[in-house]
This record gives sequence, C-alpha cells and structure tokens, in this order.
Amino acid sequence: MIFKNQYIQERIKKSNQLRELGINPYPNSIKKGTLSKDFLTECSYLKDREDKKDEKKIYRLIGRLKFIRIMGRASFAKIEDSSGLVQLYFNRDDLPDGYYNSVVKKLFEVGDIIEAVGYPFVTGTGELTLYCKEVNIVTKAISPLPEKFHGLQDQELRYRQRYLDMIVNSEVKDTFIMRSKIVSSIRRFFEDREFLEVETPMMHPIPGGANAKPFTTYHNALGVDRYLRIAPELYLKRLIVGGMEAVFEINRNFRNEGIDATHNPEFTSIEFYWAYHTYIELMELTEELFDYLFDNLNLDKKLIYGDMEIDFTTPFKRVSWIDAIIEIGGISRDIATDREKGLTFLKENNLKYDENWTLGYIQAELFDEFAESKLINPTFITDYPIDISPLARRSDKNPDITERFELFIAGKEIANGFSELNDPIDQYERFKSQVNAKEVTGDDEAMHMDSDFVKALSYGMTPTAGEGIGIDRLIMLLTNKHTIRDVILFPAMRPESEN
RNA sequence: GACCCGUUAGCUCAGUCGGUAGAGCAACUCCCUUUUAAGGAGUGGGCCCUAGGUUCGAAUCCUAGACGGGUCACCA
Repeated sequence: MIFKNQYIQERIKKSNQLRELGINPYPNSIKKGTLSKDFLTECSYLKDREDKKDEKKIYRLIGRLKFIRIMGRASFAKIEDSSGLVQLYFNRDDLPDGYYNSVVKKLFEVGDIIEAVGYPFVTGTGELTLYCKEVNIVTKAISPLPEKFHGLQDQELRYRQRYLDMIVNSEVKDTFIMRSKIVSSIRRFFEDREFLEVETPMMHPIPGGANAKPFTTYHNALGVDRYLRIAPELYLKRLIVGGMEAVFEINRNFRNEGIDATHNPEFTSIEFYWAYHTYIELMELTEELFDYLFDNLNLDKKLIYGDMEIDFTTPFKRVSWIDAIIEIGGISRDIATDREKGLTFLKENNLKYDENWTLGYIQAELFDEFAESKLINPTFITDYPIDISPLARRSDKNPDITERFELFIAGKEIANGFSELNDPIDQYERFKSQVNAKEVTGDDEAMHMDSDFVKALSYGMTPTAGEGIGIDRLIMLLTNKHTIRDVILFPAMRPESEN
C-alpha cells in the first residue's frame, strides 16, 4: 500500500488532528502572497534602522516549510517559494491563544506549505525575518522530504520523482527556467524575422525527414499503422510548396533507439525553412541566432563547458567536409577521396565498414571517427557528399556534393542545414537509392520512398534553405550539463520494478 | 546489445576476515523565547533489491534476474 510507511502514517495522523481542531489541511481559499524576494528587498532598509523592525507593515508570505528550529516557547523556520527562502519567527505569546503549542509545534512539519502573516524585523544575527502574528496551513504534506543537508542524491529517484528533485535541489529548477528562456528567445528570434510558427503532424503514414527507427502505433478507425514522427522536414517543405515563405516548428521528435547521455527517445528540435535563401545565408542566420541568444541570456561568449572553454564569437569557422577529414582528422587525401583506399583503411584500422558502402559513407565513418570530437569551437562543416544527404540540393559546381552544412560545437553535432532539393525527379531518384541502400547494405535507417512528398515537389517548391537544431543539446551546452536527462524534465526511464 | 560499478532505516551513507545491523539528518517523548545543517536528554524504526546456491552460519561468497549509473556499440 502506498501510504503504509510509518512516517506517512504519522503525518496522516497529524492531518486528521488538524481536522479535529476545525482546520482544513487542504483549504481552497488561499491566495498567493508576497514573494519572499520582494519581502526581503522591500524591507532591507530595516537593517540600518535603530529599532530593526516595523510593526506597522504587515506581510503575508506563503511557502514550503524547509527548516524548523523549535526553542521552547519560540521557533524559527524557513519557508521557500518560487523566489527563494525566507525566515519566519513564531512565539507562544504573539500567536492566538494556545495555537503555538497545539498547532504550530505539534502539527506543522517540514514539507508542509504554510501561510504566515506578520511584520518584518531583523534578528540579532542580522537576518531579515517575518515576525508572525498568524500562521495557517495551506497544504499538508503527508510524505516527508529527503534530508535537508544532502538533499536527494539518488539519480534514479531524481528522474522518477523530478518534483522532489526540484523541491530539494534548487539548481534543478534554475536549469529548467534557463531552458524555458532559451526556447522562448529562439521563438522570438524567428518571429521577429517574420517566420510563421506552424504545427505539422506527429503521426506520419511514412516515417520521413531523417534516417532513424520510428515508433509504430495503430489507428483503429482508419485501420492503418502510423509512425511517430522522426522529423517534421517533409511536411514543412510541403508548406513552402503551398506558398508559405518562412516557417518554423519547435516540437518533439521520436526515435526508437538507444538511451544515453545525449539521446532520449523523445527530444525537441526546431526546424525552419526560408524561401529564396541558400545554405550560405542560413549559416549567417545561425550566427545571428547565437549572437541573439548570448545577448538575451547575458552569457559570456567564452563559455565553459566541462573542461572546455568554447569561444562563441561570430563568425564561426567554416571548413569543407573533405578538408575536415584531411586537416582536422589527419587522414591523407588519398584515403579520404578514394573509395577503395578508404575501405582498406577502415578494415586495417578495425573500424566499422561495409563492402557495399559508397565513398560518402566511408568518409562519414572517417569523419565521425577522426574529426568530429575535435570540433570544439563552433564550426560549420560544409559541402557534404550527395549519397549521405538525400534531401539536400546538389551543388551547381560539383554534382557529387550538396549545398549542406552541419554545425559542430564541443565535438557534437548541433545543427544540420542545407539548400533544399526542389527537383522532383532528382528527389525521386534519391529516395530510390535510399530504398536500395536499405535492401543492399541492410541499412534499416535509410529513408522510405515518400511519393506524396515527391508529388508535392512536382508542383514546384521555390528555392529554399532549411535547418534543424537539436534544442536539448543546445541547452546542455548553454547550461553546462553533460547528460540530456538533466535538461529534460521527465527523461525516459524503464518502468519501476515491483521489488 | 556487451562490459564495469552500484542497490543497507524516509534521506545521506558506514558495515573489517562470513559470526546475525550502525551513524548523521528526519520521526517520536521531554528541556529550551533571537536560532542558522540550532543545542541537550531519551525512544522507536530494517524483505540489507529479488530468486536460487555454498556454508554450522550470508548484508558480506557464487549463479541468475530487476532497476539505476558509467564506458562502448547503436543513434551517419
């Protein structure tokens, strides 16, 4: 039974004792009080005053009881609200008759939410405190809080009971406040530039827009399988066909893959599409976005991330795909540009390979293995090979490469953008070779044929550039967190075991 | 999916060579009217993650499993 624990039983008893005294432990009539921060700011002048108090000013503060120190006929307590902690002082003679001994001392406990009414004064040790004339229960907590000094350390409990983590570990709340500010700044940035926020389907008939394994679900009325979206890309581009010239969507994607420090099965991305622009302008827009975020959030451009110092000064460095493999990865040009030599190199170095891999896939392995982790300061890698970029526009200068870039920071991919492929015949052929890759190399993450999308392109999509940014990873960077679970409120967990 | 580590009171953690369970905080009973992780005296609280095995005897050793954390693989 959920309430069988001895501590909970004791607290339920106290809750009932409150009822017996005619006090509802869960009243519904309490209105929000003054924030502790405002109380402390408004009354700080008392510290310089002779008598250290102002009995004429009455404040009503509400918060969760975090500490209580009973000293016979007087007590100190600290309550915490959304703005922080504040100290309260009670004593027997200044509260209603008998209330101190029978209610405050006996029935109020750490964890309860209480309302305190009184006037400000400064204690002997100089702490601004509320001298209480009245105290009421706002909400009784029947489960005890974790230990006051060490808080909640157990990672499992912190994720499963995030609300407890937030009550006890105040920096957790700060991280998620920061997350909210980041997302809201990004939204404002695009709105200010006349991008339209849209919502496209989360349940797709064909999983598309990325190479990933989808979650499958079933629609009873239609009698068909649906796939939770792995990316919104193909729907957003349909909107460009329809005549919207700048759109963005901030929302969840779902990928049925492993869970680790940088992967959660549901994660948030922003994708934005910008008609009559190219991937070059997209890189500039991305730099503007970072400038805007750092400015709005008052972050230092020399950002500390773990043991790295990352310099976000714009413009970011740009390196071509091939140069990255050769110069940053330290692979010879021969190996990096020749399929046979590349394949031999992979075999000789015990790296992953497949006999059917085209040069682009081999280069991707070389890039991931040798270059990616070295890209600490923000760097745009450009000109990706065509075979690993099935939705990107072919370069007019070199048919083997695409007008695509990825942004790497702290050795991790943060953004992926390109001039969009708008030639329906080319797109059809690219889907076909993806389907082929699925069959030949058993690449079960290769894309499906989406003929409805090809049909949309056949009506004509204006030249457009589009980009996706992983919001969770961006937030990890900006909040110096090293696991995605620390920036997702309720990260994916296995069901709790019976034992 | 592989390997390593962890799981003991509500929380944070000890637990030696295998000898039958401990501390601090929290709780309960007292004392205490300016405390700061308040202090003092006392009391209660355990499916040592689960199931097997070894042993006279297992929190401790072995096997399997559950959950969590980490590394790798996967996720271009």
